[in-house]
Amino acid sequence: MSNKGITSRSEDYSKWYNELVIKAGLAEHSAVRGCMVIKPYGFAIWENMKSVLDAKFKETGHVNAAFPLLIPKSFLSKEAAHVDGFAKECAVVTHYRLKNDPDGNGIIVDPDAKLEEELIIRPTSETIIWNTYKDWIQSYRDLPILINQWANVVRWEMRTRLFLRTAEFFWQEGHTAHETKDEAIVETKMILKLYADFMRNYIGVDVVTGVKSESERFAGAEDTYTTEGMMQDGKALQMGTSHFLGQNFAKAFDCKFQTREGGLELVWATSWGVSTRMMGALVMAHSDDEGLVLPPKLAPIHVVCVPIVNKKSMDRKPEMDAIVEKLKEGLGADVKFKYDDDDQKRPGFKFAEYELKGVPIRVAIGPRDMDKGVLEIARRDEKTKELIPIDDAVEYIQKLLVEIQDNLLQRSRNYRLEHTTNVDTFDEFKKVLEEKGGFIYAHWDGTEETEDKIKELTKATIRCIPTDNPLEEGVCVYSGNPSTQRVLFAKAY
RNA sequence: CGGGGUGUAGCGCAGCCCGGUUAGCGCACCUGCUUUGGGAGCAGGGGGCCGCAGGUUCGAAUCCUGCCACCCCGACCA
Repeated sequence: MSNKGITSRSEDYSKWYNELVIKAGLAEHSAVRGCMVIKPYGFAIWENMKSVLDAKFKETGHVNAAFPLLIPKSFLSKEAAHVDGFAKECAVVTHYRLKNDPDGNGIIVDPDAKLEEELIIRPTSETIIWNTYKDWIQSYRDLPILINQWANVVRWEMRTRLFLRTAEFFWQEGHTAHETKDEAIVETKMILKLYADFMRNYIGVDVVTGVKSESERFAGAEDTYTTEGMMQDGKALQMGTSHFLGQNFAKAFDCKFQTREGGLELVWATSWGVSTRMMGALVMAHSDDEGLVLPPKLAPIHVVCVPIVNKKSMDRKPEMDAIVEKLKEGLGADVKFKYDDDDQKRPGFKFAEYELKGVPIRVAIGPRDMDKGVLEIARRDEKTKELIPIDDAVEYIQKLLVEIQDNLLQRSRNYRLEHTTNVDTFDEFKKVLEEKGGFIYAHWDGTEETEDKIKELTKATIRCIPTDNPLEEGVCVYSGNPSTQRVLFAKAY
C-alpha cells in the first residue's frame, strides 16, 4: 500500500485503478448494475474534454443536435452487420406503465401497457439518425450533413469497470452524410487526426493511429480508424474511433439523393465517437501510487496554494493573503487557482489530498518563505519542489504548466517506445508478450484465421494497421505466409 | 454466461463455525480544548429494520430454504 491507502501499481494494477478512481473522487458505483455515478471532480475533467472537443468539431464545420434515446427495435435490424454487433447487449423497453400490485406487493409492470413495438435504448445512434436523414436528403444540395450529438448510450456489457466499460456511458457521436465516397473518407480521416491531436496535446497520451482489421471493425462500417493508447501496464486502450460507413446505412434506410448529373445515388456516411472511456485512459496513462496526475490542459484546478499558518505566524496571515491574491491576479483568469486556507485541515493533509487529486502545481507559503521572499512550488508529475522568489512566481508557474503538459506527453511517448518491440517469430511473440508486454509489431498474413488463432493463443489482438505503415517484405509471424507489412498487436482493455 | 466473493452505521470491516447481555471496531460526523512546514492529539457525543422473504427455536446478525443485489476473475465489447 502507498501512503494514501491505495494499492500500488506494481502490486495490482487493476486494483490500483479502481481504488484511485474512487478515492480521487472521479466516480463511484451506483445502485444500478454496471452504471456509475460521475462525481463533480470527475465530471469537471470530462467537461473540460467536452469543451475542447466541441470547439474543435465546430471549427471543422460540425453542428450539434439531439436524437431520441429510444429506438424502435425494427430499426436496429435494418443493417445486418449492425444488428449482429449490438443485438446481444441491448436494453429493451417493453411497457410504458406501472401499476399497484393487486396483491399488495408494491408496484408492478402493467401487463396491459405492453408496447406494440419494443423500443431499445440506443447503444449508438446510426439507425435513428439515418432514418431521420432519409427525410432530410433529396438532392446533392442537401449535402453534406455534419452533425454531432453529445449523448449517453447503453450497452448491456457482461463485465463493467468504472469509465473503461460501463453499461451506460457518455460520449459524443458524429454522424455525417456526404455526396461522394472520397469526401466521406476525407471526413473520417480528418476526425481521426482531430482525435489523435486531442489525445496527444490535451490528454497527453501518444496514441498510435491506424485502421482496424476486418474482425475488429465497427458493426456496419467499411473501415474503422482508431487511436490506440498504451497504458502503464503495457496494455492498449482504444480511445476513439472514426468509421467510414460507405453506403451501408443509406442502403438500409433507403437514403438516396439526386446527383449533379440528375442520377439517383446512395448517400455516403461516416460516424465517429469518443467516450468517458478517455477518463480511464487519462488515469491509467499518467497517474502514480500517490494518486492522479492530471495534464494542465484538462485539470479542473491548475494551481493550489496551501498557506502554512501556526500560532506564532497567525498575525502574518493578512500579509500572506495579500501575496497569494497578487499571485492569483498575476496568473490571470486562464489559470484556475485555488487558495485553500481552510484552517480545519492541516497542511500535510492538504498536500496529500491535492496529490491524490492530481493538481499539477502546488504552492506553499509560510512564515519561513515570507522571510526569504520566496514560495515553495511543487510539481505533481515529477514530485519535485523548488523555492522561487515571489516576484518570479507568475512566470515560473506559467512556464511550468506548459512544461508539465509537454512532459506528460513525452513520458507517454517514451514509455510507448520502450515497450514496443518488433518480433519475427511466434516464440518471440509469446515471450515478449509474457515478459515485457506492450505493443508488438509483427508480420501478419491478413487472414482472420491467423488473427483468431493468435488471439486464442496469446490474448493479443490486432490493434490496428498503423497509418503510413512502411511496406516491408516478410512472413507472417504465425502462419509463415508472405506478408507486406507489420501490424500492431497488443493485449487490450 | 461460467468461476469466485460480499451484503452488519455515510465508508471500510469484525462478530456468524459453536444461537443467549445493551451488536462491536477503525475512518468519517458533531461539541470542546490544544494543535497546524507531509494525512494532528485528548475528552465527550450522535448515528443500526445485521440485503429481502419465509422457516426452525423460549430466543436468530448467527442455523435452514428461497430470492435479490453488487464486486472480482474469465469469454464479448468504446
